[in-house]
Amino acid sequence: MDIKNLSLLKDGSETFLTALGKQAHVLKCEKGKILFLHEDTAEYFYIVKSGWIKLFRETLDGTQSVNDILGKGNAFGETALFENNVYPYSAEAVEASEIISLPLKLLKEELEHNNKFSMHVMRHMAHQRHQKDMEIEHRDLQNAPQRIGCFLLNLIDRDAHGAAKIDLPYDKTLIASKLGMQPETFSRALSKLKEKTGIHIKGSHIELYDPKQLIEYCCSHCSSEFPCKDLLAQK
Amino acid sequence: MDIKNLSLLKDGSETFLTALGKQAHVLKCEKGKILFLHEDTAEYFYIVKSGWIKLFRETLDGTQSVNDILGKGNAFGETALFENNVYPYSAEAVEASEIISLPLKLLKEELEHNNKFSMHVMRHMAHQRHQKDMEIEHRDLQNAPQRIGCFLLNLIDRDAHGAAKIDLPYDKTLIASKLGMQPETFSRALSKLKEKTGIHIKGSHIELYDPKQLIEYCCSHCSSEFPCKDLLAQK
DNA sequence: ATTGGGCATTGACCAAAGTCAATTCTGATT
DNA sequence: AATCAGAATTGACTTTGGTCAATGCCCAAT
Repeated sequence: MDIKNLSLLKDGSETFLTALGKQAHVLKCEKGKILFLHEDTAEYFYIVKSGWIKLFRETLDGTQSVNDILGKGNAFGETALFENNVYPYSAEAVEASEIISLPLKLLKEELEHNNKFSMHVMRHMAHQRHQKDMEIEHRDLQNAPQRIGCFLLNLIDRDAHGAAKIDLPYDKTLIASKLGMQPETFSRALSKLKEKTGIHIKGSHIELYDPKQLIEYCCSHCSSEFPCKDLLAQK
Repeated sequence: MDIKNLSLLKDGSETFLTALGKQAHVLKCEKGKILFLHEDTAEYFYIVKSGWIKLFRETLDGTQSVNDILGKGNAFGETALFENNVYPYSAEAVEASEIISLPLKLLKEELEHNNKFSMHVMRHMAHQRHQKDMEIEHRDLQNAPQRIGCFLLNLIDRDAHGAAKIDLPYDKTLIASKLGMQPETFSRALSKLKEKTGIHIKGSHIELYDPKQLIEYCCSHCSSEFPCKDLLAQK
């Protein structure tokens, strides 16, 4: 994986990317490895090279709220730059992962001097914000089976129109937490989704012979509709 | 109200602010006035001079999800700049309001040329993103009375430590929608909050003789704790 | 091939919030 | 002061999702 091709770093100057490359370190993380904790002072931002990283926060009694689950090519911890150099969440490898660490300082300097890059980063941030807005909307308007269906739709090729095959990218328990529901609820809701939309489920492998049914069932309770062009446009 | 003092436009250059001033228009809106609709092509962004503006999206059958309710000094519609010049939500005056309209084009040009301003805007965006993250966390971890309590805490002076008096800024139904619950649930949850924390309620006027009880009740189910310094720092 | 641990499922029950309908309250207007 | 419309509350009931406990299943390590 080459740093230059990452969506976040697009429009970075050559000097910047070269400097980044020199200071990059690849961390090999085991499952369960904590990269940093919420409120930790931030010196680095990170990019997922392989594996999956869970971003989360927790209350004093240890209850967790999952912010996001990031896979290959995604960056995290970079917003600490704008938030007093403090991470706004904790980060944990939920399976064996390779993570690239990069100095925030370089990112900051590039942002301060390369306007084109800044514009790109702002586009990126606006897009992420929109995604978060949609997550809240989904919790307002969609029930558990519909949220799962929407999650599945986001895993299929947006241009393909016929049948689709999906392998769940990580544990069902994790998907549940990202969607804001309990594992038991996820399990039951997935069964209900099958009943309602005729999807085929075998373990973590799911086949959609007729995505339209799924789209009808999920997107009727959303302000957008698959393939959610409004969210796609900025990618 | 002077445009220059707005949090979003801080660090804007003199030329920029002057140009903005020249092209500013004040719209007097009646309650119910729609300023723009979700997916409309965007040419202007807006600032609330007085009144309250509801940002929302809706499904085909008309069900709404409220994104935010903005009061004096808040900007909206500006992110269309980064999202293909399309508004990501609809905007409606929920009571008689004065709204300043400003050309997105000027904002774009300033962002492209004034790095200091860009940095400020990114800080602003990161802060808003963090707020949205917290809203999701609250829905994960807090029940209805706790979310209301958290809303109330955000209305009091963060430095004051003793008793506090609050006047709800807008209708309870609207607060309910912003917190993602039904008006009936809001009503019952507020009663329960009174029972649990000893707050005094009279119509839209609320007195907290002992905010600590409220803080204990609400913030124990949150990763942050009043006065939520992590969110405050970037203001 | 066997074992063991974690993930997933299922059942029974509970709690929280939503729905629908009926009042009551409040504040603006006449 | 009387009226009226919209907001708020309350009651009765339903639905959804959470909780707790038991069991089943899959896969990696032996």
